This record gives sequence, C-alpha cells and structure tokens, in this order.
Amino acid sequence: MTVEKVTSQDVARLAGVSQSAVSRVFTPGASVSPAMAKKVHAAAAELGYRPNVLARSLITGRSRIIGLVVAYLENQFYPVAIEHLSRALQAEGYHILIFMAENSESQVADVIQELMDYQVDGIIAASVAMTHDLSERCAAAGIPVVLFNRDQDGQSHSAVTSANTIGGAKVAEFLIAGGHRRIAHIAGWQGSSTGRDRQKGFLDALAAAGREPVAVIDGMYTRDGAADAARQMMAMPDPPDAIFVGNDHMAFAVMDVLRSELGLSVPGDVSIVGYDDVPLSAWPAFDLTTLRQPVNRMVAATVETILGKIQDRTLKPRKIEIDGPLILRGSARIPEGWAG
Amino acid sequence: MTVEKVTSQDVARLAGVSQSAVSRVFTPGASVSPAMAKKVHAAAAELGYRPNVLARSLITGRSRIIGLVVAYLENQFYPVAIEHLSRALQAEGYHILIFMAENSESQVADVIQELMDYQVDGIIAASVAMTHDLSERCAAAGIPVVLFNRDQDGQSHSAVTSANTIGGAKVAEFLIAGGHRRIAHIAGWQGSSTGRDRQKGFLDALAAAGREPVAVIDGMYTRDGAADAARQMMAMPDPPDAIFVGNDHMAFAVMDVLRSELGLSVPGDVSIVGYDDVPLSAWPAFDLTTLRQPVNRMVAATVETILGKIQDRTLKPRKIEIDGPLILRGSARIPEGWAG
DNA sequence: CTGAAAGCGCTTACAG
DNA sequence: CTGAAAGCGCTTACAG
Repeated sequence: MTVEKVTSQDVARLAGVSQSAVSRVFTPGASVSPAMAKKVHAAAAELGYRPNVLARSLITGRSRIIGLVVAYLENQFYPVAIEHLSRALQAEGYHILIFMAENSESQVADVIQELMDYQVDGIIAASVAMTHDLSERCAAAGIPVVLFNRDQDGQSHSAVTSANTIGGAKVAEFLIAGGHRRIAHIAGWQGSSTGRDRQKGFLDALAAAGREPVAVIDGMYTRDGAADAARQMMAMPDPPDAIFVGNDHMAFAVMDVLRSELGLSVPGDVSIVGYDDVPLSAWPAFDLTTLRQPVNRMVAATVETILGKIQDRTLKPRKIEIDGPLILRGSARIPEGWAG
Repeated sequence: MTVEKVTSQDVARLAGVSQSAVSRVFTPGASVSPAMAKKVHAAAAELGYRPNVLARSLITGRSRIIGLVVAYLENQFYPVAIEHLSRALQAEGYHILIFMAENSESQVADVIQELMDYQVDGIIAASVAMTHDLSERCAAAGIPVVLFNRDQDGQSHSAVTSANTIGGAKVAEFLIAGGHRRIAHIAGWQGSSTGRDRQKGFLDALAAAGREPVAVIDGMYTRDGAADAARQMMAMPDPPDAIFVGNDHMAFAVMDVLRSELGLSVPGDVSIVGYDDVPLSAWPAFDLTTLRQPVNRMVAATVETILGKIQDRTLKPRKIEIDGPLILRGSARIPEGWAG
C-alpha cells in the first residue's frame, strides 16, 4: 500500500509541459490553450492528481475555511443552523472548521486563537460571547467576524439576529389579546443579547397596554433553569395563566413540568409560547406556539455578510435583524379572529 | 486597519536570531537553549506571532484536520455525537472540518474528494454510505477512514457501531418477557447496516422463542416513514400490542401518531421501545424505553482508532462493536422482576 | 545549541 | 499562450 502524493510536477512530467502550465489549468480564469488543457487533464486523470489546497492557500492567503464556534448542541436550533450554514457555505466553495467552546471568555479566546492559526478566512460565532478586545484582534488581522444569533457592543464585528425586541412584543400582544389575566415570563439568559432583547420587547409591550407581568425569572436557556422557574411560578398563590418562555428548548421543559409533573393542561390551565420554532415544536407531542426565527434567512444573511467581507475588506461590519412570524399552534389560546 | 501578517522572519529579526531558531522554539521537542527560547518568546509576544499552521502542514504532511461527513442532523443522535467527537479531538489537538452530504454515493464521493484536497489526516463518516472503491482510494492515499454508527463490507476502513444485533435481541426478549402477544417492528432503513442488524437480532430472538412478528415495515429512519408504518399497523384487524422501533427519532413519530392522532395510550394499548437513548428520550413528554448506544464509548473508540492509525500507518483497520444497556422508562410494560 | 540552505506544493508576475 | 523563476511561511537535515 504505497502512499504516493501526486504533485503538479508529476503531472507536468507526464504531460510534457511545465509545472506552471499544470497550475494554470487548475486555476479558474487562467489563460491556457484548449490543447494544453486537454493534455494536462489527461495526465492528471491518469495519475489521480488534485491540487493541494493547503499549498494554494499559503500563496493566495485564502484558505476557503470558515471557523465556526459553537457552545452546545442540545438546543435543536443550533444543529439546524449548522446544517444550513454548512450547506450554504459548501455551495460557495467554503468549508467549516468547527470548534466547540464553553461559553466563557477565556475558552472562546483560546478557540479563536487556534482558528486564526489555521488561517481561516472568517469566523462565525454562534451564541458565544466575544470580548470587544477579541473581535478587534480579529479585525486587525483582517478576519471578518459575524456573530450569529447574538450581538454585543462594538463596531468591529457583524451580527445577525432575529428581531428579538419586536418578537417579544408580538408575543405580549398575542397573550393579551388572548384574554390572559396573569402573564409571566421565563426569560432567556440575561447575559445574552437575545435573552435581554426578548424580555425587553415583551415587558415594554405589556407596559404599553398598562399591564405588568406576575413573575419574571431567568431560565438561563437551560432545561433545569426553566423547569425550576416553572415550579416556582406555579407554586405562587395566584399562578400565571400564560407564560412566555425565552426559547423553545426551555418551553419543552416547562411543558414537561406542567403536564407530567403538575398534571396541568396546556393551554387549558396555562398558555405557553416559545421562541425559535425548532422542528420539535411542530411535533404533536408539543405543538408549541412560538415566534419563529427564520433560520434560512438568518443563515443567508450570515453567509452573504461574511463572504462579502472576505471579498471586499473595505466593507463595514453590519448588524442585521430579521423579523419572524408568530406560529400559531395548540399550546396557547388563540384570540378570536386573531390575524397576527 | 493594517493587515500585517507576522512571520517567523519578523520575529527572528526582532530577536536577532535566525529564522530556524524561531521555528525550533515553536516546535515541541526541538533543541533550544533557555536563553534562546526566552528571547524568541519575548519577540513573538511583542509582535503577536503565531506559527502558520498551513505552512507547517505543507512540510510535515499532517494538517491535524479530521474530515467529518454527516448526512443530516435532525436525529438528535448526530449533534450529540458531533459535540463529543469535536471535544475529544480538540483535546488531542485535532479539529473537525465538517461536510454535509446527501446520503448518495456520488455526493459522498465528491465530498470525500474535497476532503482529500484539504489534506485531512483522517475521515470520519457518520451514517453515510461509502463505496468500497472510495474507501480503498482513501486507504491508498494513506488517509484512515472510520465509519461511525454504520458498517459495510470491506477491510480498507474501520468501523465503530453499537452491538446492534445483540441490541435487537435484547429488545425482543424484553418484549416477550413483558407478555406481549402481538409484537411488530418498524425497522431502521434496510439500506443501512444498523437497520439490518437490529432487525436481524430482533427477529432471530423472536424466532428462538418460537415467535413471529405480526408486522415488519421499513421506517427508513424518517418521521414520515415511521408514522406511515404506525398507521398501517394500527389499521390491521389485529393490531400489535408492542412495537420495536429502529431508532428513537422514529419512535417519537410513532408515539405522536398513537397518542395524538389515534388517541391510544402508551404503553396501555401499545408498548414502544426505541434505539439510541438520545437526550430527548429521557424527557417526560416521551419517557421512552430504549436500547442505549453508548455515545461516549463509541466516540472514544472512534478517536482512538483514527488517531492510532494516523500515528502508525501499519495498524490494520478494525471493527468495533460496543454493547449498550436497555434503558427502562415508561413507554413499555416492564416484566415483573425484570433485571435485564 | 545555532544558522544557512533546501524544499514542502503550489501561484503569479515576468519574459518570450 | 507558455516556461523559468521567485516566493508563500514554515520544518528539517546538515554543518559547525
């Protein structure tokens, strides 16, 4: 079992042409005569030659690799996003080098450093905290950074999110219109922009209607956090009759507590609304009413932003917010004549 | 915003040493005096130098990149596996270049080819079909291949699976012991080794007990396939009182049909047993009895196998089967005094 | 231990 | 259009 690396030299020799000619044949847009191309392709096919992408990257300064940093995959939103991101990038000739990181500053910093060692052309950080300093370092190194489903202060990075504040407000209006009297919120992690924005939009819209939440607890984007919050709320003397939960992943945990643990009915006793619209939400077992984050459009915007910046370094970082619809299902009372 | 690439030359100049010296300081195990190391580190820190991994790879012939090919991420088993795989490989200084592929031979062949262009040190194919020819090409190129959660004929690749035949048999014995009279099977995709092995183990064990399944339908590992199969089975004059479903992902769809669509009770009317034990299975909404695939051990075996082969090319490919336990939950009647 | 030199497999001006 | 040459940023024998 011989491990023979076939190089452009070998092909050149067999085809009886120069090594540069071989290189040109495999460089889109380079000028080669049809005769040359034919000879070279024949020799290449015979030897099974393909250009070494790494060697090419060393010269061109582009690796066609995008680094993706992601914290955890239990929330189905992320696998779905990764799948879309990966396919979209592949279609453009790019590939994803994936790094798992704890969502801590030092971990993320280490990971980004490793990513830079690989000479990635760009970095996508999905729901992961980046310090201001870190994103400036990337910018200084000419590596575009786009935050996916999270934003933070600073102008050195781009960010793509759904319109979280508006989304939170939509849920509030929907629950009010549904005639709910005691509305509560199990918030997304308040250390994240999505958690804060959804909560702000929700509470502001409530206030605009002269209403106040009966309870607000940070669910930390975890099942345990959400489940505990649900137990606390339902143990109140006057428990809520509607809960807006900061994402679907937590909403499932809340429904589990209400139905399996407390024997309550959803939406009979409590209406539940989530945020994301992951595939699971449509399954009959949950049938969750939720504010959809349009993954497809978020991914398209992310890919366009990062590739744009790679091709034209002078482009300014931009913040994109994409509006999503409320998806009506069976977990929350639907106001009569509701049209959104 | 200047994009300055700092190279070992720059560091050498600043430190007043040769470029090779700088290289040695960043090469673990190379011989350098403490004084030299200190000078170089100081200069490197000042300039923010880090070695270019791509240039290094060109010489060493190792990229420290592992290609991962995966078909779809809706089944939660895969995100979980990717997360574990990624973390385990990161801990060893390797990283994952991820490729999504349709599970078709030509698509997979294309993807593998691209992976080889990136000079990956090894390839992990998760539940994806590889032709014999393809895995031989990788072997010829000196790139170890390990199939994760799938196997097929041929000795040119390694494979890590759970003990699927034994697992299928365990489920059969459990359902028989539970006193079920009409046992059916919604099989995993029969084009896959896992689907075939689980079915074979299940049917053989049934036969060994003098029993026959009342129905066997291929669920294709999809929600739709499984849901249709469930509808067909429940429409039989004498519907099953127990169904072994080829994986958890399908089992959820089956439970949705039984409970939400047909108004049946699980396990009151029908016992359901799945295969995988994804995190979702433990959620109260499903509470699914299932044969666990020990992801941690499967991942550990995969990492060990592929890194072993990278370090020692003479190692033979190997097939590893890892036994998993039946996890008892509420979706299937538990035989009295059952101890496994 | 250290430096000068060759070379990994390519791309890309530069002549012709 | 084509070839000879330089060079991308490193590692690694080879002398000293």
